[in-house]
Amino acid sequence: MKIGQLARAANLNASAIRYYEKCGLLAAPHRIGGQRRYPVDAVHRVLLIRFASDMGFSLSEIKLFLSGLRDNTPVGPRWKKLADRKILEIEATLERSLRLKSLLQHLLHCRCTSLQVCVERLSLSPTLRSLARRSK
Amino acid sequence: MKIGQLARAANLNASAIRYYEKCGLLAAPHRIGGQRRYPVDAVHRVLLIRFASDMGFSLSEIKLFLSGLRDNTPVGPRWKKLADRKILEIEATLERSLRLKSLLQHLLHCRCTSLQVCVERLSLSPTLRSLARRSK
DNA sequence: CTAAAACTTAAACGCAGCTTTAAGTCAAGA
DNA sequence: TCTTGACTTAAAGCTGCGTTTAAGTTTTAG
Repeated sequence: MKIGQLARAANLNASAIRYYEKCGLLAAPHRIGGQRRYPVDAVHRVLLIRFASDMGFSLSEIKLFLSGLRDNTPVGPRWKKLADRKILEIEATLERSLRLKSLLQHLLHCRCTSLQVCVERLSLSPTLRSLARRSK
Repeated sequence: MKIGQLARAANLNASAIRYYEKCGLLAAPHRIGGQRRYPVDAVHRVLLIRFASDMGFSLSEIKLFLSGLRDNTPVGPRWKKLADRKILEIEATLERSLRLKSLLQHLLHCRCTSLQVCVERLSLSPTLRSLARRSK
């Protein structure tokens, strides 16, 4: 299987596959005439990488996830630490999104006509102050 | 008020303030001896920019938000269109985060020991397929 | 055999939102 | 007056995740 076929099968760009290889997510396949030839199950691996990426994991996290995938322990326990951390991150995102949504809905009813008044009201809002404190 | 004081007051880097000016978020202030001098209410404006940025708006969105802030219409209605769109975005984020969380929790109980088995199970999961279809 | 499609590489580019650097100018205290 | 710290600029650098480009090689269809 050449890189272009793999790319079409996984619905991404061939250059992305080379990039994954460079990042250590994919092993360098054997070559014929300098061109990469992949085994059929490379599709699975690439799809798994895409899944994880779509799930919000960085490529270096995915590299950790995939490392040692062939040893005999089940996948779940090995992923536990990373997955637990990610779940916490997601919960933080959830909480933040909820706050921002209610904040925006609140702002939609704002009747301020000047910057000062608006900001003063913002500054007095406990919700906003707690959001402000979260800023980097 | 010099740029350093403004920066400390708004708890960010002076270079960020110059960057905001370059992006059109802050008007160029008058200068003394080549140095920027800001009116006191510049702090409010910078804080408002930080708020909006922390809320997940891009600088170009914020520019739109702030444009015409001095005319006589209330702030709320002017922001309505952008805010409505942002709320939709946030809701999409919320939905996605919830899906990913339950997906991860599911994966934590995965007992697969090989990549093929794991991916095959993933591929059979309706949840995962719907997630996959969302990928760019 | 030839033309076109697919492959190869390294390196540059793109995004956003800044930060850092380099080299120089200005301001304020002792 | 001198020193130090704060300011000025333009341009480069950073992060992550690729995409694009340029120039060249290999494979494949006709």
